[in-house]
Amino acid sequence: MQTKQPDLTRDKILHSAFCEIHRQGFQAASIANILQDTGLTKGALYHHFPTKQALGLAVIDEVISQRLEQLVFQPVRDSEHPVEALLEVIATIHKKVPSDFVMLGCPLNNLMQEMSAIDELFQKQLGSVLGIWQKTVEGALKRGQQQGVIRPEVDYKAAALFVVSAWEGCIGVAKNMQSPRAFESCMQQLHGYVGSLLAQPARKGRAVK
Amino acid sequence: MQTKQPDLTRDKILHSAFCEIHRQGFQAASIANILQDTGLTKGALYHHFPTKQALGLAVIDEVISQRLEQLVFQPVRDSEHPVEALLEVIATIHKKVPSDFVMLGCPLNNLMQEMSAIDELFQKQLGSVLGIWQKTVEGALKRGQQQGVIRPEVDYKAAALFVVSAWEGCIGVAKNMQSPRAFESCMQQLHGYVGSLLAQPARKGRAVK
DNA sequence: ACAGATACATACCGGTTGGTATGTAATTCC
DNA sequence: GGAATTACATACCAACCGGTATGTATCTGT
Repeated sequence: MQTKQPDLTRDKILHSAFCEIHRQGFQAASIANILQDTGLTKGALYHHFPTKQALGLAVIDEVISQRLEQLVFQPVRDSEHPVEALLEVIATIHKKVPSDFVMLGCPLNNLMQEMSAIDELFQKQLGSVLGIWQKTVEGALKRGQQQGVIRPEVDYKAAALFVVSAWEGCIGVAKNMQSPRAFESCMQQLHGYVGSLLAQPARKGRAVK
Repeated sequence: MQTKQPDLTRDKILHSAFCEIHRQGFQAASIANILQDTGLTKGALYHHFPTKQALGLAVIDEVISQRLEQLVFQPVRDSEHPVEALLEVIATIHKKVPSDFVMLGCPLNNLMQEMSAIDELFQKQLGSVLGIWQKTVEGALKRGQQQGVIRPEVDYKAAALFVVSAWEGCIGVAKNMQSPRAFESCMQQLHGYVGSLLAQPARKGRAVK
């Protein structure tokens, strides 16, 4: 058995940094806290990541983007009925996510609001994840249109952008209210919006359960 | 002429703090920067505000809430046709606001994402402003229902919460994309959502221009 | 087995942070 | 007009920040 496992310690740092950043934000995230949490030292951390910024960027595309990928992007992308899959995800997301994701907010949204305006690298990195999200919804709506599920006159690009925006907005407001119920109610309205894009209006509570 | 004008210097501090917080966020906002910007010293600042937190809270309810009040709340509340007024505000907000409000984000939303989870006083203060916003939209939809403009089966409370959430979401995403155009497109979709609550669907581009 | 590289630990540093104690000039009140 | 209060300015502080230089143990390639 080895005493030094570089990949494992790297992951430990990434996960701990993710939690610290999720709780405090990036700028307020303390390297010292991460070290205390992991039991490591500065030597270890700065061996794996040259700067705090690099650590933050790594958290974005190795932790945050992966979670979104498997929680939201994949189910929608891999489905044969993408619009239904999207509605399903919107309707059930509040159950699939730990409640502190409402209390602490969406990690992606938190970082976007904090960093986009003051750090170009963060802005681009976050923007690429957001872009994937947007493209995923866009693809779902487009395919839905081809399948005749979505009304043909819908501007699917604009609608996709709005879906993602409103989604993040719902988490953000629910975070301030510290209310998972508000989040659920809000997402239900978003569900209704997507439903209003359908060619044949959904019956009440159709895809909700 | 007086050389010392306490109210005036207090306002100068508030305004400068507002800008600094808007640009950097609250935690990263530097007291030193505010002093440099105003030309004052620590003695002055800490004479008017006991702590940085108190300054931040004062900025919320003396600067941020006032701006929202006159930009959004009042026009909707004072109108005899509140739903039309709401649609008007949604459709034209991107023109009435300096473009750096898209680049830097909504001051209220920025602070909510940053502070709600880590400071209870901030959360409550921000929540009260958000609550006014919500109640304003709620009142508009309710009155619209009474006037027969909004369909009777609409859950106006849930819809109001969603409108505010999506609104903030639109600014937030546009901020990351650094794109006023995205903001405009996004708000147009929100406009469409509110339009979908109308008893008689609006003609294309009706209230848009 | 030995050399070089990797993976850490320890100790230290300059700069910045919010906050305070003290001093002083201007204003207000009686 | 003098005393008290208000409105500032100056100087200072401990704590914390991210980052680095250096040392050492472990691992790997040959």
